[in-house]
Amino acid sequence: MNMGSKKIQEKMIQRADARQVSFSKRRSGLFKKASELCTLSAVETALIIFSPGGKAFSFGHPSVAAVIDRVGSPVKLDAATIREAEAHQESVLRDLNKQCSDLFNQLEVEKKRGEKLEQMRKECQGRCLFDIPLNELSFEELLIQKAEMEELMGKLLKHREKYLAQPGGSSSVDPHGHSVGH
Amino acid sequence: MNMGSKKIQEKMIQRADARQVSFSKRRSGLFKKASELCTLSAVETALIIFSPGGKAFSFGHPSVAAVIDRVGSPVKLDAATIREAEAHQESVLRDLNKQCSDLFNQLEVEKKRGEKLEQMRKECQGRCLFDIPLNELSFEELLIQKAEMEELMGKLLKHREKYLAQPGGSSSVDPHGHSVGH
DNA sequence: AACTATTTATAAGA
DNA sequence: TTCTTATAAATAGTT
Repeated sequence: MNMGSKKIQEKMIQRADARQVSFSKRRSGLFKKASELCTLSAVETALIIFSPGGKAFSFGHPSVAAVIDRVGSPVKLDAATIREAEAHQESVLRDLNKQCSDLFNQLEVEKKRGEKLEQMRKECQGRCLFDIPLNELSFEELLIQKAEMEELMGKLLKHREKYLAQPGGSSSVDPHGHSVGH
Repeated sequence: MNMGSKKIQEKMIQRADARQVSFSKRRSGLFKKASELCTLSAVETALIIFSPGGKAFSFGHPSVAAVIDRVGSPVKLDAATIREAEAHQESVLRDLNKQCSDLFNQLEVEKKRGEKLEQMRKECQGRCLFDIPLNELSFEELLIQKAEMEELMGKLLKHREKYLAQPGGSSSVDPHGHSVGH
């Protein structure tokens, strides 16, 4: 049985790999919290983190530069500002992807139900011994719709992989994408 | 019995007093998280928050200034590069939104077909004069699924409006800061 | 500020 | 890396 989280430590995590994993998770959590604070309380926030590897991660609302400017330190448009924008965009993407993922799951369910309905209808027709008109609705059409939808999902997946994997080459973005595999 | 916390909202807290309380709690939580991140992962961090009242709160390890300085020096990108990056991100967003929009339309179609199928099935049953078992599939379940899907789409639409409408702006207030040093 | 019912974050494990 | 799960931590509404 896994042990879940232990009580938090007050010292640096010794094992480098565990430290890296913790850093990623906590950095992402921190950005999320900062973002929530901005939204819920309508405040301006800037957050900059330098990883052990020397990479800068930042979050800012309305922007890192704007907040720092307010404090008085002159910071021009630089890599951190870009990263901030990317991080923000990434969080938007993450949300959107989550929505799409959920949407996709719902679609799957709906499609399965459609298939069951189709089968039931066929059985029903068989038993009826009637020549029942199919109304305007053709099941071929339904199948075509499904195929189109699947194609669309394929495109969506490709898009996501493409863009989530290469947020500007700057690793300031933590991909939290949800798999839409099936 | 008190109600404990509800699920977090995605919008600004309306009541001013509740917003202020939430701000205080979350600000302190954020500082704590930032501090833990510094300790556990041995990274450098700067965090600045402007309260609605224009008061600045900050946390920095080893100091806000040190981290900001570190950001200020490296790779300065020219405005054109930044615009390009922003344009790229925007196009990504546009694409994703387009995908979701298409997906939504497909869903609408699928739902209508589902409804037609349901009706056909009912008619079929009526004609058959048989007592046909409904298999495992309950139409109530189907309706519930649809309702959930509609709710989901509502959320998705809100998200899209929110992010597409927000080009991000900045306001300026007089800077007054007190450091919550580390 | 203190209290809890809940929600959220996260350390390990898989 | 991503997902799962047990547990720790944060926090919204109350008092």
